[in-house]
Amino acid sequence: MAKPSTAASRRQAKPVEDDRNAAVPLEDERLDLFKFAPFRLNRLAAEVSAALAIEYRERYGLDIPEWRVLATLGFRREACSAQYVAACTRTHKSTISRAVTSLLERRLIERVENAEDRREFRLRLTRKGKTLYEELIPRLQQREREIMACLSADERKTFDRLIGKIEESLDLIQTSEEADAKQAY
Amino acid sequence: MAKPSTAASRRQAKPVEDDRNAAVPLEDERLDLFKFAPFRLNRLAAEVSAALAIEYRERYGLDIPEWRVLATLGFRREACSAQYVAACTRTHKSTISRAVTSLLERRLIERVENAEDRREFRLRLTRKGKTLYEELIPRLQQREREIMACLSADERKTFDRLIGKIEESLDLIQTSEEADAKQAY
DNA sequence: GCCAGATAGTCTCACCTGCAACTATTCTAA
DNA sequence: TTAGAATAGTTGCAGGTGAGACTATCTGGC
Repeated sequence: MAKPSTAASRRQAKPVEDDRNAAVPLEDERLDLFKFAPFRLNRLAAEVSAALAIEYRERYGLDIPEWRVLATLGFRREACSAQYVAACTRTHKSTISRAVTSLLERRLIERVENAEDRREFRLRLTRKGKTLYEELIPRLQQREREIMACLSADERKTFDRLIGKIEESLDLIQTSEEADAKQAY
Repeated sequence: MAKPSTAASRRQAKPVEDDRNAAVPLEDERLDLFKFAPFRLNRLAAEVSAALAIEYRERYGLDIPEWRVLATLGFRREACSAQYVAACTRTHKSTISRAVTSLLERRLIERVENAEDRREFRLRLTRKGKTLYEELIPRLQQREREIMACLSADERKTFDRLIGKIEESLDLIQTSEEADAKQAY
């Protein structure tokens, strides 16, 4: 593996071409991706997702949208609309629609017409879906615990709080209750 | 908007069908997506990405892989291989390959043959690419600051530290130096 | 009651991305 | 030296996903 020069020559190149570009605060208006929060968040989320996907994909043949539908229906024990699921999980309605179709075919969920509004359907887990849900949840929680085990209890709490603050400032917080208010069900 | 019952009836349904399933710690083996770290991380990352994408997509017609290539080349002022960029950014090599092709066409980067290993090419920013990079970076940093402004300086530090710990435990930490060691350049 | 605009859900289209095959080149070990 | 394994980079293919059109239905104002 030829490795003629890396750290050694890192400072060597004075960027001569940039001198005329006086508008730019010259040199070191640079950005280290590894210290850039958006990049780190993306990478971290992807990695964590991949760790969990082993559970629901490998084991149960679910993809992320399908899992999100199940998770939403499993948590709220009442039937709710596809629209509600989409709003809750911040997933595009066409994606949810496809996930719903697939879960219906696998008889993991069922849907009933809503007599009050015949545009929409109420979705809920079937017995089979509930069984799967209740089997899957502890596994995922276990994974989550493993991933977060590197933090102390205090740190986990702090982490949750900080994430919460960022979510809030991004107007990302949409609890079930708020979604209720907006989307009914 | 009819909202007949939500929180009120949430506790109503005793899941009678599940009683036979004695293996499962009955009732409330449920999971609130909104409190589930993997889901929150995913959602947060997506939201933050979307906020930044406005800068590099709308303004400069770059997509994420293209931006990652630019960011990597801009940070390390030396030329490096596509493979190196892929490893650094944890992006699939075919994705990087396409981004490189597109950036070459736009003359934002250029590539030179590596006489020592003619399988690979060294990539670096062109003058035009540098100008774009130096224009873009402050904008993105500004966005990052805006997003993180909801945290105090101390909180930001803590947040970084905690993210770092999780990354580390996921074996996600790959600093430029480590990538150097592994991938040369 | 009726029409315009909103809404739920489906579907098509275009795009993006990962996988895996492929080429060219380099490395390793006999 | 040379065959086989490994590596850099490209490309075809298939699957997933968002945008937006479309249908059916509902709502609100006149």
